[in-house]
Amino acid sequence: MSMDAVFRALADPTRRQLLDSLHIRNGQTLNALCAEMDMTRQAVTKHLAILEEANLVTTIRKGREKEHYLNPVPINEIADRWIGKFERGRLNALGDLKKRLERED
Amino acid sequence: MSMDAVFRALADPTRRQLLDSLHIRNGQTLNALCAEMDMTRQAVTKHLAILEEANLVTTIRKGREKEHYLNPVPINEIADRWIGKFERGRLNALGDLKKRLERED
DNA sequence: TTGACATGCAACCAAATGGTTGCATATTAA
DNA sequence: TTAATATGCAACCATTTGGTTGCATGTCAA
Repeated sequence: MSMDAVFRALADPTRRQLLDSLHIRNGQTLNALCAEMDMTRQAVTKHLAILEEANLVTTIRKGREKEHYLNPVPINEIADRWIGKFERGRLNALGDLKKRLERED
Repeated sequence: MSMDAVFRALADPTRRQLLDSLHIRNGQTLNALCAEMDMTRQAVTKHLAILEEANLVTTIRKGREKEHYLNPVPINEIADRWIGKFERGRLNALGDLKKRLERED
């Protein structure tokens, strides 16, 4: 669950597409995911392995099929712990919201 | 300014370290940045070129020196347009804030 | 039971990546 | 002017990456 693994996993467009696909329909089997990708099943398998390594995807074996589930936690962690540092407008806007709430309370 | 270039630029720990360094002290020269990195100047130059390509770093030539400035905009765009899709708790919390504000107004 | 189907494993390959060294160019300062 | 300093360019190299093909294994259904 190293942050580096997450960044490297997200670097490839095919893997981001796989995450998108799981975001739309969670729990897809390997075959279902392959149907959308323009490459061999083995290539997709490798990409999914990298996503699993980064803990972005979890799998459950159901009989002869393997279901894939999206885990958004590492993405959230990156957003909070790393990207947050570089944000300006967005964080300021949230800070303004909080200040207004504090006055409200 | 393609999103893919930004993701690939962020995939390398050395490049994230360079962004960190510029976040701490903006406008550093190439030599200053190299001093912190455990590799040759030419290697750092290549990393900075990739960051420039992704529009994460902007440079200004000052005489024989080259100053490097962090541009957080692409990181914000990734946070807004891509990571936001996968966020759960964080976005919900922000949504709650907004709803409370709407009641307030 | 046997054939079809879903997945796993491994070898192989081309291209990209991250680094090096060597030398060239441009600017500042003595 | 000349020497030191800051950066640029290019060739080269090892390793990683993203993909392939071929075959093996496991499970469901007829």
